[in-house]
Amino acid sequence: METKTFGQSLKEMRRSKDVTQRELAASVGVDFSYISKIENDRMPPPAADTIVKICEVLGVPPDDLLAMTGKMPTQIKEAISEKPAAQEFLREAQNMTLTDDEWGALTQQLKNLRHTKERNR
Amino acid sequence: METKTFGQSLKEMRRSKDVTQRELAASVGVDFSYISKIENDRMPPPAADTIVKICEVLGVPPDDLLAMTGKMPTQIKEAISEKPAAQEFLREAQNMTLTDDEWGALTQQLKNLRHTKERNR
DNA sequence: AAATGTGTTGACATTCAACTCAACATTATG
DNA sequence: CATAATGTTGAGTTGAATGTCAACACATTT
Repeated sequence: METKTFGQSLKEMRRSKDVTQRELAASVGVDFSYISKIENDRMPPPAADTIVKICEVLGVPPDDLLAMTGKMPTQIKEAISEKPAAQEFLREAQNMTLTDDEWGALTQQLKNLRHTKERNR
Repeated sequence: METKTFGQSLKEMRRSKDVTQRELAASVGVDFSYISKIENDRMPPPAADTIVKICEVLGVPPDDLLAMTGKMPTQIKEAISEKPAAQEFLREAQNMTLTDDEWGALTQQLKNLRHTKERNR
Protein backbone atom coordinates (compact mmCIF):
# COMPACT_ATOMS: atom_id res chain seq x y z
CA MET A 1 0.00 0.00 0.00
CA GLU A 2 1.88 3.03 -1.25
CA THR A 3 0.99 5.82 1.09
CA LYS A 4 0.91 9.34 -0.28
CA THR A 5 3.17 11.91 1.25
CA PHE A 6 1.84 15.01 2.94
CA GLY A 7 2.99 17.13 0.05
CA GLN A 8 1.37 14.96 -2.56
CA SER A 9 -1.91 14.97 -0.69
CA LEU A 10 -1.89 18.73 -0.30
CA LYS A 11 -1.03 19.31 -3.92
CA GLU A 12 -3.90 17.11 -5.02
CA MET A 13 -6.31 18.80 -2.66
CA ARG A 14 -5.32 22.26 -3.79
CA ARG A 15 -5.48 21.42 -7.48
CA SER A 16 -8.83 19.72 -7.13
CA LYS A 17 -10.14 23.01 -5.81
CA ASP A 18 -8.54 24.86 -8.68
CA VAL A 19 -6.52 27.13 -6.44
CA THR A 20 -3.00 28.40 -7.11
CA GLN A 21 -0.20 28.26 -4.57
CA ARG A 22 -0.23 32.03 -4.38
CA GLU A 23 -3.93 32.21 -3.75
CA LEU A 24 -3.79 29.59 -1.09
CA ALA A 25 -0.75 31.14 0.54
CA ALA A 26 -2.33 34.58 0.58
CA SER A 27 -5.51 33.29 2.19
CA VAL A 28 -3.63 31.28 4.75
CA GLY A 29 -1.15 34.03 5.46
CA VAL A 30 2.14 32.41 4.50
CA ASP A 31 4.59 32.91 1.66
CA PHE A 32 3.66 31.08 -1.52
CA SER A 33 7.13 29.63 -1.82
CA TYR A 34 6.50 27.87 1.43
CA ILE A 35 3.48 26.15 -0.04
CA SER A 36 5.63 25.00 -2.92
CA LYS A 37 8.21 23.51 -0.63
CA ILE A 38 5.62 21.74 1.41
CA GLU A 39 3.96 20.28 -1.65
CA ASN A 40 7.28 18.95 -2.88
CA ASP A 41 8.21 17.67 0.55
CA ARG A 42 11.22 19.93 0.64
CA MET A 43 10.22 20.98 4.10
CA PRO A 44 8.42 19.19 6.90
CA PRO A 45 4.67 19.76 7.13
CA PRO A 46 3.65 23.11 8.60
CA ALA A 47 2.48 23.72 12.12
CA ALA A 48 -0.79 22.08 13.05
CA ASP A 49 -2.61 25.40 13.13
CA THR A 50 -1.38 26.24 9.64
CA ILE A 51 -2.62 22.90 8.39
CA VAL A 52 -6.00 23.69 9.84
CA LYS A 53 -6.05 27.07 8.10
CA ILE A 54 -5.07 25.51 4.81
CA CYS A 55 -7.90 23.04 5.07
CA GLU A 56 -10.34 25.77 6.00
CA VAL A 57 -9.38 27.70 2.90
CA LEU A 58 -9.70 24.63 0.74
CA GLY A 59 -12.93 23.66 2.42
CA VAL A 60 -11.90 20.20 3.52
CA PRO A 61 -11.70 18.62 6.96
CA PRO A 62 -8.16 18.78 8.35
CA ASP A 63 -8.26 15.39 9.99
CA ASP A 64 -6.48 13.44 7.29
CA LEU A 65 -3.62 15.85 6.88
CA LEU A 66 -3.23 16.24 10.62
CA ALA A 67 -3.15 12.51 11.06
CA MET A 68 -0.35 12.24 8.52
CA THR A 69 1.82 14.59 10.50
CA GLY A 70 1.08 13.36 13.97
CA LYS A 71 0.46 16.91 15.10
CA MET A 72 -2.36 18.24 17.17
CA PRO A 73 -3.93 21.68 16.84
CA THR A 74 -3.11 24.15 19.58
CA GLN A 75 -6.72 24.25 20.62
CA ILE A 76 -6.79 20.55 21.37
CA LYS A 77 -3.42 20.57 23.03
CA GLU A 78 -4.47 23.35 25.33
CA ALA A 79 -7.74 21.70 26.15
CA ILE A 80 -5.83 18.65 27.28
CA SER A 81 -3.19 20.67 29.07
CA GLU A 82 -5.84 22.24 31.23
CA LYS A 83 -7.42 18.95 32.14
CA PRO A 84 -5.49 16.82 34.61
CA ALA A 85 -8.23 14.23 34.29
CA ALA A 86 -7.56 14.04 30.57
CA GLN A 87 -3.84 13.69 31.17
CA GLU A 88 -4.39 10.92 33.64
CA PHE A 89 -6.47 9.17 31.04
CA LEU A 90 -3.70 9.52 28.49
CA ARG A 91 -1.03 8.26 30.83
CA GLU A 92 -3.16 5.25 31.60
CA ALA A 93 -3.76 4.66 27.93
CA GLN A 94 -0.05 4.96 27.28
CA ASN A 95 0.76 2.42 29.96
CA MET A 96 -1.63 0.02 28.33
CA THR A 97 -0.44 0.64 24.77
CA LEU A 98 -3.88 0.39 23.24
CA THR A 99 -4.54 -1.06 19.85
CA ASP A 100 -6.41 0.83 17.17
CA ASP A 101 -9.46 -1.29 17.84
CA GLU A 102 -9.37 -0.44 21.49
CA TRP A 103 -9.11 3.24 20.70
CA GLY A 104 -12.09 2.77 18.43
CA ALA A 105 -14.05 1.14 21.22
CA LEU A 106 -13.24 4.06 23.48
CA THR A 107 -14.36 6.54 20.87
CA GLN A 108 -17.62 4.67 20.72
CA GLN A 109 -18.00 4.76 24.46
CA LEU A 110 -17.25 8.44 24.32
CA LYS A 111 -20.33 8.91 22.22
CA ASN A 112 -22.41 6.61 24.37
CA LEU A 113 -21.42 8.68 27.33
CA ARG A 114 -23.36 11.62 26.04
CA HIS A 115 -26.22 9.60 24.74
CA THR A 116 -26.69 8.07 28.14
CA LYS A 117 -26.69 11.50 29.64
CA GLU A 118 -29.31 12.65 27.17
CA ARG A 119 -31.58 9.80 28.17
CA ASN A 120 -31.12 10.63 31.82
CA ARG A 121 -32.26 14.22 31.50
CA MET B 1 -8.14 26.64 47.97
CA GLU B 2 -4.70 28.16 47.57
CA THR B 3 -2.95 26.04 45.02
CA LYS B 4 0.79 25.64 45.26
CA THR B 5 2.92 26.75 42.36
CA PHE B 6 5.15 24.39 40.47
CA GLY B 7 8.20 25.94 42.06
CA GLN B 8 6.86 25.67 45.55
CA SER B 9 5.96 22.05 45.05
CA LEU B 10 9.35 21.19 43.67
CA LYS B 11 11.18 23.00 46.43
CA GLU B 12 9.20 21.11 49.05
CA MET B 13 9.79 17.81 47.34
CA ARG B 14 13.49 18.40 47.04
CA ARG B 15 13.91 19.56 50.62
CA SER B 16 11.87 16.67 51.98
CA LYS B 17 14.41 14.40 50.37
CA ASP B 18 17.26 16.44 51.83
CA VAL B 19 18.85 17.14 48.49
CA THR B 20 20.58 20.37 47.46
CA GLN B 21 19.87 22.20 44.26
CA ARG B 22 23.37 21.37 43.07
CA GLU B 23 23.00 17.70 43.81
CA LEU B 24 19.67 17.52 42.08
CA ALA B 25 20.88 19.52 39.12
CA ALA B 26 23.95 17.35 38.70
CA SER B 27 21.95 14.14 38.77
CA VAL B 28 19.38 15.48 36.36
CA GLY B 29 21.98 17.01 34.06
CA VAL B 30 21.08 20.69 34.18
CA ASP B 31 22.70 23.73 35.71
CA PHE B 32 21.90 24.26 39.38
CA SER B 33 20.96 27.88 38.78
CA TYR B 34 18.19 26.61 36.59
CA ILE B 35 16.75 24.61 39.46
CA SER B 36 16.82 27.75 41.55
CA LYS B 37 14.89 29.72 39.01
CA ILE B 38 12.32 27.03 38.60
CA GLU B 39 11.80 26.72 42.32
CA ASN B 40 11.23 30.46 42.59
CA ASP B 41 9.00 30.49 39.56
CA ARG B 42 11.34 32.83 37.77
CA MET B 43 11.12 30.61 34.78
CA PRO B 44 8.38 28.41 33.43
CA PRO B 45 8.54 24.74 34.40
CA PRO B 46 11.13 22.68 32.53
CA ALA B 47 10.44 20.37 29.64
CA ALA B 48 8.29 17.38 30.44
CA ASP B 49 11.20 14.99 30.10
CA THR B 50 13.25 17.04 32.54
CA ILE B 51 10.41 16.97 35.02
CA VAL B 52 10.35 13.22 34.73
CA LYS B 53 14.10 13.03 35.36
CA ILE B 54 13.80 15.28 38.38
CA CYS B 55 11.11 13.06 39.82
CA GLU B 56 13.15 9.96 39.13
CA VAL B 57 16.08 11.44 41.02
CA LEU B 58 13.84 12.44 43.90
CA GLY B 59 12.09 9.11 43.84
CA VAL B 60 8.58 10.41 43.42
CA PRO B 61 5.98 9.84 40.73
CA PRO B 62 6.01 12.64 38.15
CA ASP B 63 2.27 12.73 37.67
CA ASP B 64 1.47 15.64 39.97
CA LEU B 65 4.16 17.93 38.65
CA LEU B 66 3.36 17.04 35.08
CA ALA B 67 -0.30 17.75 35.66
CA MET B 68 0.54 21.19 37.02
CA THR B 69 2.38 22.12 33.85
CA GLY B 70 0.01 20.67 31.33
CA LYS B 71 2.92 19.04 29.56
CA MET B 72 3.22 15.54 28.28
CA PRO B 73 6.37 13.42 28.21
CA THR B 74 7.86 12.85 24.79
CA GLN B 75 7.15 9.17 25.05
CA ILE B 76 3.43 9.74 25.43
CA LYS B 77 3.32 12.43 22.79
CA GLU B 78 5.01 10.16 20.31
CA ALA B 79 2.76 7.28 21.14
CA ILE B 80 -0.23 9.46 20.32
CA SER B 81 1.38 10.93 17.23
CA GLU B 82 1.74 7.49 15.80
CA LYS B 83 -1.84 6.53 16.50
CA PRO B 84 -4.45 8.13 14.24
CA ALA B 85 -7.10 6.27 16.22
CA ALA B 86 -5.91 7.97 19.37
CA GLN B 87 -5.95 11.33 17.65
CA GLU B 88 -9.44 10.79 16.43
CA PHE B 89 -10.46 9.99 19.95
CA LEU B 90 -8.90 13.19 21.22
CA ARG B 91 -10.52 15.30 18.55
CA GLU B 92 -13.89 13.82 19.43
CA ALA B 93 -13.27 14.43 23.09
CA GLN B 94 -12.29 17.99 22.31
CA ASN B 95 -15.46 18.60 20.35
CA MET B 96 -17.46 17.39 23.31
CA THR B 97 -15.51 19.36 25.92
CA LEU B 98 -15.69 16.64 28.52
CA THR B 99 -15.98 17.33 32.21
CA ASP B 100 -13.54 15.91 34.72
CA ASP B 101 -16.16 13.40 35.75
CA GLU B 102 -16.60 12.24 32.21
CA TRP B 103 -12.88 11.83 31.81
CA GLY B 104 -12.93 9.82 35.00
CA ALA B 105 -15.66 7.62 33.60
CA LEU B 106 -13.61 7.04 30.49
CA THR B 107 -10.55 6.14 32.53
CA GLN B 108 -12.69 3.62 34.29
CA GLN B 109 -13.91 2.18 31.03
CA LEU B 110 -10.34 2.05 29.88
CA LYS B 111 -9.60 -0.34 32.68
CA ASN B 112 -12.77 -2.31 32.10
CA LEU B 113 -11.73 -2.71 28.52
CA ARG B 114 -8.78 -4.80 29.51
CA HIS B 115 -10.62 -6.65 32.23
CA THR B 116 -13.27 -7.61 29.74
CA LYS B 117 -10.60 -8.87 27.45
CA GLU B 118 -9.04 -10.92 30.20
CA ARG B 119 -12.38 -12.57 30.86
CA ASN B 120 -12.80 -13.33 27.19
CA ARG B 121 -9.52 -15.12 26.86
C1' DA C 1 8.33 36.51 -28.90
C1' DA C 2 6.85 39.39 -24.98
C1' DA C 3 4.34 39.55 -21.11
C1' DT C 4 2.01 37.31 -17.53
C1' DG C 5 0.84 33.71 -14.38
C1' DT C 6 2.53 29.95 -11.82
C1' DG C 7 5.94 27.03 -9.56
C1' DT C 8 10.73 26.02 -7.59
C1' DT C 9 15.02 26.77 -5.15
C1' DG C 10 18.73 28.37 -1.88
C1' DA C 11 19.95 31.26 1.56
C1' DC C 12 18.59 33.59 5.28
C1' DA C 13 15.30 35.35 9.31
C1' DT C 14 12.46 34.93 13.37
C1' DT C 15 10.69 33.05 17.35
C1' DC C 16 10.60 30.41 21.36
C1' DA C 17 11.60 26.97 24.74
C1' DA C 18 14.92 25.53 27.48
C1' DC C 19 18.43 26.08 29.09
C1' DT C 20 24.05 27.77 30.60
C1' DC C 21 27.53 30.87 32.64
C1' DA C 22 29.47 34.08 35.63
C1' DA C 23 28.81 36.90 39.31
C1' DC C 24 26.91 37.83 43.57
C1' DA C 25 24.02 36.98 48.05
C1' DT C 26 22.66 34.31 51.79
C1' DT C 27 22.94 30.72 55.13
C1' DA C 28 25.17 27.27 57.85
C1' DT C 29 29.33 25.57 60.28
C1' DG C 30 33.85 25.28 62.52
C1' DC D 1 34.17 35.95 62.27
C1' DA D 2 35.91 33.11 58.43
C1' DT D 3 35.04 29.84 55.36
C1' DA D 4 32.41 26.80 52.91
C1' DA D 5 28.05 25.34 51.30
C1' DT D 6 24.02 26.62 49.25
C1' DG D 7 20.91 29.63 46.77
C1' DT D 8 19.73 33.70 43.53
C1' DT D 9 20.00 36.76 39.58
C1' DG D 10 20.82 38.85 34.87
C1' DA D 11 22.53 38.23 30.58
C1' DG D 12 23.58 35.35 27.02
C1' DT D 13 23.41 30.76 24.31
C1' DT D 14 21.63 26.97 21.54
C1' DG D 15 18.78 24.23 18.67
C1' DA D 16 14.53 23.25 16.57
C1' DA D 17 10.42 24.79 14.39
C1' DT D 18 8.50 27.64 11.16
C1' DG D 19 8.71 30.26 8.24
C1' DT D 20 10.42 34.79 4.52
C1' DC D 21 12.83 36.86 0.55
C1' DA D 22 14.88 37.26 -3.78
C1' DA D 23 16.04 35.12 -7.74
C1' DC D 24 15.10 32.17 -11.21
C1' DA D 25 12.48 28.62 -14.32
C1' DC D 26 8.71 27.09 -16.70
C1' DA D 27 4.27 27.32 -18.84
C1' DT D 28 0.49 29.95 -20.90
C1' DT D 29 -1.63 33.59 -23.14
C1' DT D 30 -1.78 37.49 -26.19
